[in-house]
Amino acid sequence: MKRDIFQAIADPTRRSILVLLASHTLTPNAIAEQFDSTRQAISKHIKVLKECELLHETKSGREIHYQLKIEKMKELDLWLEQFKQQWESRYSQLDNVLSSLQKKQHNEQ
Amino acid sequence: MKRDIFQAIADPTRRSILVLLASHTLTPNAIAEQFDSTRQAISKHIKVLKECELLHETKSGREIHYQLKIEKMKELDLWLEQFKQQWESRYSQLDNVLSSLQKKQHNEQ
DNA sequence: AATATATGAAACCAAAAAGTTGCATATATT
DNA sequence: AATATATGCAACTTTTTGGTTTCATATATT
Repeated sequence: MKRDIFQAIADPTRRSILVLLASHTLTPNAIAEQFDSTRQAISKHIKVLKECELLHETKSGREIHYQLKIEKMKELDLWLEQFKQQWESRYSQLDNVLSSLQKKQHNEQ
Repeated sequence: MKRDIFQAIADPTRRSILVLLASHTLTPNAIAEQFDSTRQAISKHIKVLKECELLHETKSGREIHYQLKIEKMKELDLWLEQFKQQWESRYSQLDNVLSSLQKKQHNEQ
């Protein structure tokens, strides 16, 4: 399976799970209680998140405590970096000028 | 269709298209040439990106020039913000201490 | 020991996604 | 005018996804 972090966050339920786990460690059941779907459905989502190495698990008897691996979330940020140049800096303004020139050019044909 | 930006970037081909368009405006054909799949397959990916408002199009005769809407990419960054606190600051270190204490506690049971 | 609880795994299903082929249309080129 | 090119749309297929139900297993509780 070619599961990656981009795949993982594509699903809204999984995004919510990540947000939940950002603040506290939770067991699968505790996570499932937060949603309408069945425990098993949530269990599958957790499995996906684990496959992507987004979760760290700590076993304690029959319970499992999941914790968000925050470092893994950094990968997303890393990917975003390549676009940030364009929105953060003056390059952005230059781009706008260039693209509106281009637009003008096209409209005039 | 409940298409959003998270869905959009889940597909590797679409991520590549976004990266391509980050540097220059391209026509559908020019984009398709960069990939192995058919023009129609790429056309569908472009459609998804358009639905998510990630692309700006400029028509010029029979050609269409697509451009990345960089502002839309910011939405991703905005979502990531809620996790950044944890990885950037000293909170992160505090969390590590807390979670290793918790781990220890569990292991000792 | 018997029962309850936390969890995962497998089998199955419906819906969605990704890709292909073929066709239609508008705009260039000759 | 005839032909070539750029593009989108529709129908169809295969694969993937998200969900459900059922069952197995390990650990608590009584």
